[in-house]
Amino acid sequence: MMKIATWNVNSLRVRLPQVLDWLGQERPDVLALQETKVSDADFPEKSLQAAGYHVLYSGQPAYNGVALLSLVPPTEVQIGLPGLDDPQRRFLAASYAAPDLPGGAIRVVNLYVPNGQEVGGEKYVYKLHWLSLLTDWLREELSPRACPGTPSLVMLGDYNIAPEDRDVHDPVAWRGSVAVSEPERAAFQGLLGLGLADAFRLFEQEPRSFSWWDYRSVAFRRNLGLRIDHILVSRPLVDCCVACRIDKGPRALPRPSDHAPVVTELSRNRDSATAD
DNA sequence: ATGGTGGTCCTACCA
Repeated sequence: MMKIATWNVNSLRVRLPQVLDWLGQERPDVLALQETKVSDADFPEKSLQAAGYHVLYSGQPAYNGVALLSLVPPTEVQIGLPGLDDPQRRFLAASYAAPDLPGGAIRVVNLYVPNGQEVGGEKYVYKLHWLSLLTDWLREELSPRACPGTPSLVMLGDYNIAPEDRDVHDPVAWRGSVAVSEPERAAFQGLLGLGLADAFRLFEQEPRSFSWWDYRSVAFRRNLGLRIDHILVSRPLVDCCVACRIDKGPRALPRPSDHAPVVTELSRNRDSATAD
């Protein structure tokens, strides 16, 4: 069984004790972090390595930043969306040995999709452009080249898109807003159209399941949130996906991130997952 | 009620 998770931590330095606690409790094989908000020189490499994890990171001061933590060493590291010369650190991909999964390896793509700020604004245009380049890149990545068959790929992170109205606490109030607008949702559907599945929706879930709650207006206590953090899996992994859940625990801690971790479990044979 | 909170870095900007 392989456990893979994503968590927008909104500053890794502030959240490091929570991340270390959570790694100890959950022991994910791979954890993708977003909004690390730390330059590479200041990345807290040693304490994460002491917890047993290999680390990859692409950061910058104050904004953005992505990292991958893993129990086994990474290979084929890709920093930044290929073809986009961008100072904003939002994309990090690596491959990991996964003897239990089709192909014997898994490609993990960690995304911090631009927020977009306001529909129609400059940052919104950048968001849609970024998603368009991501889609072009993914199309190539999923097409079988030298290796036969579709690769085992997980693309996860903070997409800053709530794909459907059921992913929004108040769809009427949010209609047309950033994270919910039709062009953003169309871009998300475009990614699914290339052969990915939203792991969370492979399973029955509680209504009003969200992964982000605004810090303001005691939104978490009132469960006024959005589901914008996603784990998408390629076709060969759909049959391996045995669970996907949002862990609201860390969001309830003092001084939390505004996002909760999302976790999936993958196993070659669904039926053997519980016996594993 | 057109606000509110939080992180970064120290003044606004971003989410």
